[in-house]
Amino acid sequence: MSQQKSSGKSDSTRDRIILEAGPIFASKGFRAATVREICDNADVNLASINYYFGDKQKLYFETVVRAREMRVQQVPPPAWDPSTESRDKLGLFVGVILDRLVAMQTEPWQVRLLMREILQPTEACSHLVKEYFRPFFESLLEIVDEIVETPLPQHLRTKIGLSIVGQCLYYRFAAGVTSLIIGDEEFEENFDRDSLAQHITKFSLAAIENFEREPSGLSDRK
Amino acid sequence: MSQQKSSGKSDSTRDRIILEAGPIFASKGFRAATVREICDNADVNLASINYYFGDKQKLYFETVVRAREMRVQQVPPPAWDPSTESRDKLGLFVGVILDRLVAMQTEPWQVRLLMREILQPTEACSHLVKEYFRPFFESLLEIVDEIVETPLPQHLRTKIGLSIVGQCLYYRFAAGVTSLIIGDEEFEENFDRDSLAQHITKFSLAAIENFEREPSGLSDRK
DNA sequence: ATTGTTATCAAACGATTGTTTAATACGGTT
DNA sequence: AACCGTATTAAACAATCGTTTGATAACAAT
Repeated sequence: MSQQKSSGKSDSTRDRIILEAGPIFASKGFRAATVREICDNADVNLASINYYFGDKQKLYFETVVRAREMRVQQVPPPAWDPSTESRDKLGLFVGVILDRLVAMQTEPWQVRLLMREILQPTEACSHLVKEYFRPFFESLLEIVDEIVETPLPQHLRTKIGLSIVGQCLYYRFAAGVTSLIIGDEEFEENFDRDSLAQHITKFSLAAIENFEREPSGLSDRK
Repeated sequence: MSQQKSSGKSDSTRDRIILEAGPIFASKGFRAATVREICDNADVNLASINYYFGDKQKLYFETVVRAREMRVQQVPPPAWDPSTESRDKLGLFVGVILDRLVAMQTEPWQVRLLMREILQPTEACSHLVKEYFRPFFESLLEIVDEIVETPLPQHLRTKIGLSIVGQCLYYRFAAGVTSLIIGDEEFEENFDRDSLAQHITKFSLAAIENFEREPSGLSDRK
């Protein structure tokens, strides 16, 4: 039951395991990923995972944490100066969502792993929410606050934020079936990162600024 | 290598396997679902799956097909008379999306299984697209056509449709993490089926009707 | 009753899984 | 050199997986 000391040494073996486990967990999921494949790719012995992490599950947790750290570093948060208009802030923010979590053409393993946690949260997800998703979403809502003149009810504020996020994340979740529905050629042609960012921003701004004019009561179903 | 004749007989055993395999595939995925668990729950012998379907994969395919059939039957398509306004049609359609594919509180196994195919399409998905997703999406676009006065460019027409669908499907994909972000109590309180249908419809209508007024060019990133 | 097809069954097979073990190699300290 | 905690290794373990097999049961047709 020996364990290396948790100091910040280089730890090339431990790091190598995480960095090789990431793409495998991301593409096959926790269960389908085998410790043998991970150890083979990392060129470490089969017993190393249990030696360094205790078991496969704890390795997965650390891999998710690392994936978030790497992804945030790969795509920095949006930056603007005080003179930037709120509407432009939204455009920049949508772009960061697309770059960080949707990652149109390239599909880094970090993104695929984070998506797995969104879709089927494990204990690693509550860590993600606290450290990343919640503050990220809150900063989006602050932009929405700037755009609307009158303060919004809490639930409406949240719903608008989720409408924006939902439009973005759809292209991560349903990219496969979307290209099947509308055809590969059109998907490659007109649904690149910049076109989508522009559309989602324009669509959302149009909705927010025209929201009060809309009658709220539509006919009920049934 | 015997196989029962493919006539439309009752086939209680074969049906029982599909109906018990559905929830298990839906909740655990193809790989994690074991034929032993399926056969145990269906009260059939371990060898029955290979006898009736050939192998586990072919059983999965038939389960996906059945899930779609059942789900369409459970939630009929939206119905309106010729006097219905286009805006109301959109509201009805959004409601059907939420009922059929999002299924807010209840999570029928048919929905979870279809979502698995959207997220990670297998060969069963191309069947789904042809038989279900494509015509369903096209009927949404026809409603959008009615709402806007001037004909839209093809790609914009598609993007608007996907903005609507994306807002809906988000609550299926990210329901777990959303309740973690905004809190369980608020999620249960303000994000029920009717509230969401109304918000998404209103948000989308506001966007569509205000779309031309929006300046199309926002500041580029970088 | 006999025959033949279909359906069900218990049992085993071969492969793969995560984990454990016990032995060995390494690297610094005394 | 002797020692010791850390790291790595090959091998085996126990469990579980999908699939196959061969025998038997059920049932209709002749």
